[in-house]
Amino acid sequence: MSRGPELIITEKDNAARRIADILSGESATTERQNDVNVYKWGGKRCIGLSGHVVGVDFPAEYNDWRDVEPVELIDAPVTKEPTQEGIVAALRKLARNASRVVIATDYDREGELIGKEAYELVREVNEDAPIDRVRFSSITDNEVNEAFANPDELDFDLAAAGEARQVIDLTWGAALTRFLSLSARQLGDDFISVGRVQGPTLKLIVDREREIQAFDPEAYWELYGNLTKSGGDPFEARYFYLNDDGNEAERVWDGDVAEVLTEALAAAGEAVVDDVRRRTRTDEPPTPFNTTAFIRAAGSLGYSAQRAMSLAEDLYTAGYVTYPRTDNTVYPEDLDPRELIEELSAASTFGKDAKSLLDADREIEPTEGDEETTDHPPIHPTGELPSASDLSEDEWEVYELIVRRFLATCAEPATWERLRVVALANGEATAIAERADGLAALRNPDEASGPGDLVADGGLRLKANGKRLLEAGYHDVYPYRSSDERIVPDVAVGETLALTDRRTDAKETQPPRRYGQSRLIEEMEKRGVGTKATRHRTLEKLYDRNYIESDPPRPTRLAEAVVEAAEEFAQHVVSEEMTAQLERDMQAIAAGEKGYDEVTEASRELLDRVFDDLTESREAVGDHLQKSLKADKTLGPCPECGEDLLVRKSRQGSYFVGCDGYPDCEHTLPLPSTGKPLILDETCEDHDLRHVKMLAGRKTFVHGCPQCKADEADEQEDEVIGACPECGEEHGGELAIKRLRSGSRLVGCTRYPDCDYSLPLPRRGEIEVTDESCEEHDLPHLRVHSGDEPWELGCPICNYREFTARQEGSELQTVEGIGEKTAEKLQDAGVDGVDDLKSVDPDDLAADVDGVGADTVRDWQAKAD
DNA sequence: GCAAGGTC
Repeated sequence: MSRGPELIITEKDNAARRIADILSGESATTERQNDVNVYKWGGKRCIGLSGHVVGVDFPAEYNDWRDVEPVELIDAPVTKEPTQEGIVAALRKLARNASRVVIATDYDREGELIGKEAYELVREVNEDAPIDRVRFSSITDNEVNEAFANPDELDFDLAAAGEARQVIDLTWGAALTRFLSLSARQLGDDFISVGRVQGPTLKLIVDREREIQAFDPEAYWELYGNLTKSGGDPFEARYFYLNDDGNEAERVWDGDVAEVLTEALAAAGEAVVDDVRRRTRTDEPPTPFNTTAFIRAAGSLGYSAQRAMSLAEDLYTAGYVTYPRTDNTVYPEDLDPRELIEELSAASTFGKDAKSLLDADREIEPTEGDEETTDHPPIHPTGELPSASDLSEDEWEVYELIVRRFLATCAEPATWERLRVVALANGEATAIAERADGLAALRNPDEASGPGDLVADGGLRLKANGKRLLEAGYHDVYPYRSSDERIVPDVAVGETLALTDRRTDAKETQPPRRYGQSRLIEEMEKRGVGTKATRHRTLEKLYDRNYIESDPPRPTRLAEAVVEAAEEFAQHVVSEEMTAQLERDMQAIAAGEKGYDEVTEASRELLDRVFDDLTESREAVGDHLQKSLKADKTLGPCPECGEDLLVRKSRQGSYFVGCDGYPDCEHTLPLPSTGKPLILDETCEDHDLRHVKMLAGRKTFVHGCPQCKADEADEQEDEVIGACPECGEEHGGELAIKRLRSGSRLVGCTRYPDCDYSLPLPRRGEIEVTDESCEEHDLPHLRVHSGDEPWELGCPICNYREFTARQEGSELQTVEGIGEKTAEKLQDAGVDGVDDLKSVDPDDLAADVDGVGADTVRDWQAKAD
């Protein structure tokens, strides 16, 4: 047995560093081995993996999609190959002469599998060193020391459960993906994918769209009025009646009845208070952040799921917050909330709020959610405080959200006082309203009791609900939840209130709303589909595959066709039941009740049966998919030949409109060069072509009908405004305002294409050439009429200069850690762009810019490379 | 080039 060092293996570098710090008492040093950090102290080495460093795949002879029948993948062998060569090589080198190995990967099923992967890599080069497993749920002194003092063994059953998942996901995903792609002849970048997680997620979206399509709106009416206590402010009250079940209802479903009620309400000038109910309600503080709750909260601040996770990841790697991928909603035992709050109270922004929690002389007992897991703590600040210049604005906003969420979980509940007032609109209203009762009864001849009770003895029922915040509690530290009050004054039963501003709103029932990104992630979590680390990526994948577009996501025809095909032939892969079944099987494997072979074999048999039906219908499935693919690209009939006009992508990657009859018909139309086209439902009346919107993040705009845009450009004459600065003197070229067929406008030389001098113009608004002119460039000032107020563009050359200056500012913001304000400061200091930033002396720049240190500049320079 | 799951 070798007497070499002891090797500790963790799931990620970050964990390796912290564990090394804890076990070494901060004395560990760092070495690089194959570009991987190795922490070293005494007789010990610690290395972090990067999640899975080996992956499952089919042998190379299965690589060609056209050569291999998809069905063959079902029983094809599955191999495990290193996917992170550097880490695997470093691990082998360290393992070779290790005297003992300790696996310290995350404490969950996937961590056990990653541990087993490490185990096998170690065993390849070292047959006899003992290999232990330690488990801890948060990287703190206590937990880590305790875990290392009580090492355990690797749980091979649990790891096998994970391996079964890998193989089942691969065979189903690869076989079905290849089948669909081949049947529709979609090879290359635009293949058609399905899988255990994509499938049900896509079906969720498609099903909701089906509900929306099938929705039949129904008309209803609602009546309102304002009530006023003498000398007080008016408050809104709403008409209600009692339906057949005796429950309160506000919507009136019959137009004639609504009309009579409106008349009755109009006839009443006052209302008498009939009932006053007051109660206090406790509003519990929120529970700790797990990944899903965090994504949702960040979503309400305007961040996409993807963006929120990437910001949290940045904050985690910088050491300001804990690990952002967690299901846990219960803080671990050894988190001392008071201590953490004390650390946070040193911060300038939320420090006062943190302190306010300490001032109250009380036990701090954080809230707990329903889910308690062993892998990581809920997301919370670490207590290491960034200064504002360490973070970009987005990072800061998300950091503050995480801090305030933590503070909120340690804060007191809020208390609301609820006040409900019911008043009866009296007088002749009753007489009129009784007519409505009669009317409604006529309409419901089958029901002995009529439609319910539209009018009370004393008149029409009006109700108002007020709420007042008695104790703000956690709202003081967590401003992201509404604490708006609705004031209804104190009134007494029998009191008469003035009734004014009566109105009746005609409304329609609305179809269900599309799921937004965070809602989809919540629904996935509820159904057990995907994991905390993958759900947001699955959505991203659906966008990439052209299954969904826009936000909230809306399914394409292709997505509908894929779901339809799967529903018919492979129901399993679009149902959440596949995951549920797999989860049961994995638990059985982990418990030793079932074997890996048994479970994977049963899954292969099921997939075999799916392919029995599927293979027969290959052509029909392919046809349907191809038709849908085309429908997603179709704008309408070609004005030249009547075939379909399609949105296409040129070899250079830009989009244009071309005829499906090509090469017989060569009709084309340009599209704007910025963004990705989205075809809208709206159709051009003149050309019967659907309108196009260009998706380009914040610069998204509606292009409209591409034929109209081209026609407008053809009709408009160029307006000359001066001499061309490039070729005016030599060749007499002139600058003119031009409208391009793609819809954009520019100031360009009349000698184009011999001279390609050009300046950009805004996309929107009419452009007016004013009498004022620029002395420097001898060009007229331009004015743009868009919206309510015209705005001055000025000299087009000066304008372009300012524009590029701003561009350089925003270019600086592409460097991680530079926000809008920092970019401005840097520009003031003479840094004009990223290239400039890279060449500047860090110390000089730090001296020029407030709040920026030389190290920060070096950090930016490294990131800019 | 396919999946889903880790991590960056």
